[in-house]
Amino acid sequence: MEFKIASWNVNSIRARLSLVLEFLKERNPDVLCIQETKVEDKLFPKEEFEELGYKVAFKGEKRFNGIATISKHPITIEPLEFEGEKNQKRTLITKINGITIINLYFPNGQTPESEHFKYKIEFIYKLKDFLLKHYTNEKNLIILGDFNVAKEEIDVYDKDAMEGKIGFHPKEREALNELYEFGFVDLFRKFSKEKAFSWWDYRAGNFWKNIGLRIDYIWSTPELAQKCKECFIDRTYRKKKKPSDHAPVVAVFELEG
DNA sequence: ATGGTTGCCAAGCAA
Repeated sequence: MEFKIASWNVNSIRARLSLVLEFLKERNPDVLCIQETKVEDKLFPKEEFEELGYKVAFKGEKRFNGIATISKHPITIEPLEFEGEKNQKRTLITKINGITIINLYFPNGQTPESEHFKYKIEFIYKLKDFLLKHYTNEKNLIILGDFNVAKEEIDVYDKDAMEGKIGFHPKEREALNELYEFGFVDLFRKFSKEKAFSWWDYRAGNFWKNIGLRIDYIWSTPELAQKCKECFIDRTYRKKKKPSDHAPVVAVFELEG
């Protein structure tokens, strides 16, 4: 069977509801992992997704952060929670079709000098420890979401302009690559060596100038990666009216059964 | 790019 999974930082699920529903109708993914829902659980618009035949799992708070995983297939919410996010709602671990899917919204970090940055670096290293403790790369595991770090030079519009800046600071890249060493495959890079971005600042028309970063990822364990037939960034939804500043990333697998 | 935009929620913070 074909299994299509997408990741999208929507920058408020309520502000983006009609665009997200449009995406679901047009692209028809089996699973969509959403970041930055920016809504507490009692106000999450779950009925709108259920009407399209999706099941919904979400974890949010007022104003900031928040993630949601929606799926056409049954969702099991893993009792295991990641402690490294402290009390912020940034991670949601589910199992769908026998695949563990970890939906992640990494801290932004603000500036390399700030306390937020320390929290970001800690978050990444603690996440690696957490994965090593509870999972192995032999299992069917996907981690995906807004990682808020560009992994390589090719993932930024201008490596000199970005040097030492938030999202491309050596300490974040080191942490991210350390996380990658768990044994993941960056599915977008499995198919493309081209420069491509998943986020463009709202300001100064950066999208139209293609000044962006690739900070949204779908990473899977190797065996699953072999079954991945396609992975791309869907820029269509960054061009629309009232877009998120991120575009969805989509991966398509061919699974047995 | 030493500016610029968006969202939440009604000022200022986070991104």
